[in-house]
Amino acid sequence: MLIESNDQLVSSGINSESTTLRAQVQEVLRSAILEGRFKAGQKLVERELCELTGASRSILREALINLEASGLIERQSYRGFSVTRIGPRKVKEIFELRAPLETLAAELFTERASDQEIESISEIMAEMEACIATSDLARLRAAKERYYDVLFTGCRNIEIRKALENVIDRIHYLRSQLISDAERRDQSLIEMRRLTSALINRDQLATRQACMDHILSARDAVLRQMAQAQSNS
Amino acid sequence: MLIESNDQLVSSGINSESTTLRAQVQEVLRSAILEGRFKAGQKLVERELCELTGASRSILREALINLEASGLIERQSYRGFSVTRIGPRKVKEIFELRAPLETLAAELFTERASDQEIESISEIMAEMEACIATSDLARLRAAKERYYDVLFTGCRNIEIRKALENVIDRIHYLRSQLISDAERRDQSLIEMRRLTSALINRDQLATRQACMDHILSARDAVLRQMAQAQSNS
DNA sequence: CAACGCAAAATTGTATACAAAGTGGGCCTA
DNA sequence: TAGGCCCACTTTGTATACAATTTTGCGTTG
Repeated sequence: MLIESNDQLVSSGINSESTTLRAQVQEVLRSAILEGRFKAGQKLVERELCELTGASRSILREALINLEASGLIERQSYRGFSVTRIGPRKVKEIFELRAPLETLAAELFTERASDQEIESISEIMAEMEACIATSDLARLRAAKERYYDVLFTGCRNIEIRKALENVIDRIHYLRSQLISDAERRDQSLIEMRRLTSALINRDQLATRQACMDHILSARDAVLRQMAQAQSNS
Repeated sequence: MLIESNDQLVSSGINSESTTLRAQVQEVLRSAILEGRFKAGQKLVERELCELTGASRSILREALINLEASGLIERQSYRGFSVTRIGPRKVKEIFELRAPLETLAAELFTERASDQEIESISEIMAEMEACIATSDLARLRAAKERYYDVLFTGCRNIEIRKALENVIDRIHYLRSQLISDAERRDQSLIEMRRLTSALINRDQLATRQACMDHILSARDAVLRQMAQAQSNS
C-alpha cells in the first residue's frame, strides 16, 4: 500500500454536503500529491486509488483527467497516469511564467484590493511570524496558502489566478520532494515581510520589486536544492 | 440536428494512426467550437455529440472534461456542459493576462528563435499579405494560426505556450461569434507587419511595444464589436 | 385561462462488465 | 546458464447498464 491506509481518505459519513463527490476525490488526490505522498514519476494505479479514496473508477478517472490538465500528473497510452517529473529545465520554464504573472497579480492587488483584504494580508503575515517562532510548519504552510488566496482574490482576475495556481501547485509539489532548508525559510520570511509591507502601502513599484526578488530567490533556492538532491543520490 | 450532419466528423477510415481516438474527438469538438458552430451558452447534449462524432460516451466525456479544463466549455451539476459565455468583464480579464504573457513570449522569441524560425515568421507574414490581397479569409486564419505556432515554439517555453493557447482559444471563439470587420482586419495587418519586423530584427524593445499595442488594439476591437452586437440584439 | 402539480421522458452521473494492450514470469532451447 | 518466446495476469481503454436529477408536457383546478 502506498499511503498510510487505516482509513479511507474520503470520510463517507457526514460532510458530503455542498461539494460533488468528484470534486472531493480530486481534492484528496491533489492534496496527497502536493503533500508529497507520491514520489515523482510514480505510477498511479487506478485500482489502488479506488480503494484508497473509496470512489469508483468513473469518478476517479475524471479526477485524474483534471489533474492531468493541471500538469500535476501525466498520462501515457495504456500505461496510465504517473506523477509528473519536474527537472531543472522545467523549473526554469515554470518560474519564467510565474515571475511576471505573480508580479502582475501583486501589482493589481495594490490597485484593487479592499481594505478588508489589505488587513487580512497583514494578519496572515503576523500569523506566519508566529508560526516561525513556534516552528509550527504545518500551520505556516496553511497560512501561506491563505496569504496567496487573499492575494489572488484581491487582484480581481480569475484568469490570472487560475494560471498561477497551476504553476504554484507544481512548485509546491516539487518543494515537498526536497529537504526544506531552515535558512531558506528565514530568508523567505524576510522577503515576505518586504512584500507585505509594499502591498499594505499599496506601493506598486515596491510591490513589483519585492515580488520579483522573492520569486527569483525562491527559484534559485529550488534549483540549488535540486542540484544538491541530485548529487546526493 | 445542431450541425450540418451529413457525415460523421471523425473519419473512421484511414487516418486513425498515431493519435488516440480521444484526442481526435477532443480536437473535433474544439474546432467545432472555435469555428463558431455552437452558440455561446448553448447546451452540449452528450447523446447528440456522440452521434455527431461517432464516439461513445466514455470517450466523449473525457474530451468534454478536458475542454472544460481549458475554459472553452463549462459544466453544471446534472445539467451537463455548455459553451462558456464570455462577457466584456471576462474579455478584460483575459486580455489582462494575455497582454503581458504574449509580450513575454515575443520577447523571448527575439532571444531564442532559430534563424529558421525567424524566416518562417517572415514567410508566413508574406502569405498573410497575399491572403488579404485575394480575400482568402480561411487561408488567412490558418496562416495566423501557424504564425502563432512558430512564435510560441520559438519562445522555448511550453508553460507560457499552454497558458497562452487557452486564452487565445477563447478569444478566437469570441471572434467567431462577432461580425468580422474589414477595417479592423487591415488595421490588424498593419500591426502584424510592425510586430513581424521587430521580431525579424530581434529588436526586443520594438517587439515589446508592437506586441502590446497589437493586443490592446485587438482587445478594444473585440470590446467595441461586443458592444455593437449587444445593441443590435 | 392561468397556474400549479404530478408524472413521464430525457439527460446526466455513477457503477460495472468486457476488450485491448502492456507486463512479467516460467519454460524451453541453444 | 543465458536468451528468447509464449502464456497468464495485470492494468488501462471502451462500452453499456443502472440510478439520480432535471426538464417537459399534460391534466386538473381555482
